[in-house]
Amino acid sequence: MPSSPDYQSIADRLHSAAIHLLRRLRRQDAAMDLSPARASALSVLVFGGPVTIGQLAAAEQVSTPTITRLVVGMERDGLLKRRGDERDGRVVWLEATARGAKILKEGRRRRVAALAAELKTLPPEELDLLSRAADLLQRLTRPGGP
Amino acid sequence: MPSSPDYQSIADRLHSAAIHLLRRLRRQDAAMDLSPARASALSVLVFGGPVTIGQLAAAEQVSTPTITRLVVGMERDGLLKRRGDERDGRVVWLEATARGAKILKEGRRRRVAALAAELKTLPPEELDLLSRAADLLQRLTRPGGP
DNA sequence: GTATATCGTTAGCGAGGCTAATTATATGTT
DNA sequence: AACATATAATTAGCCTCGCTAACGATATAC
Repeated sequence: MPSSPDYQSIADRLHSAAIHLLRRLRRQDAAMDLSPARASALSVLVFGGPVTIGQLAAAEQVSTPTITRLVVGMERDGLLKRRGDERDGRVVWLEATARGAKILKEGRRRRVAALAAELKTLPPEELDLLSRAADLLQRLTRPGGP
Repeated sequence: MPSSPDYQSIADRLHSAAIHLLRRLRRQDAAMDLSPARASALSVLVFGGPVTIGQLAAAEQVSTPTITRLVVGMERDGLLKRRGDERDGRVVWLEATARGAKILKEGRRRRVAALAAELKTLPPEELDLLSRAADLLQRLTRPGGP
């Protein structure tokens, strides 16, 4: 263990590992009936509760016109529904439909299953290492922090 | 430590952590003069040496027409150069230019620096944990395996 | 030498990114 | 109350990047 930890090197390897991990899991999405943009937006709705157009745009780091169009298509396809705010007539609330939530979770399940299968090749102590690293990263990247 | 490790749960948290990590780092890319598609393709060239059109398409998990068009634009902008194969007239080899490599590395540097800054809030033992997890994930997701 | 296979390109379509301008509603000022 | 300003979402129009289908051009097999 280095006396002065090499943040740069760790960051670089974490970054690279995350990229390769997701690239590998993305192959599972071919079987899924959701485009990447829709899947990502839907996950915000399913796991983050109802949000407004603006909040979804911020979460997805895209512009509001992009979200508006995405939402129009997704509503047409029964993946989410819109609801006006009672106090503020400008605001539109978005919520996943049961069908949308189901489709999203099915896609996630496929990805997670693929990763879980690879994890089975690892010895218990390495699994434990990954488990703790995952929790640590969650804390690190969640707003609010530890 | 559980007697029977919960692969599913670990996979789920790893998957989620990777998504949130990359989503967070992506904010750094606004300052970069490279689209995501170009950045990803360029990284294959810079870190993976010269490849053919078909190999790049496979690496990026997109069709060859998509790569052809990407390459046309990137060559026009001086990010890479094409070279024919000496034996096989059908094959086109791709190589990053010095300028392309520089721009890519600058973008990566920005991302990695942002992550490194966040790592500085962690105690040494957690850094060590992440370091080992990153290496482990690399082994897991690299073709050929451990 | 002709057929078949492979590699890349061309053509044309749709989804999803953007900015600028517009509409509708809230809010703040006089 | 009336007017100006701010804010939320939409519309319009453009560009990149994903795809499939069809087409050279070159290699390879018979």
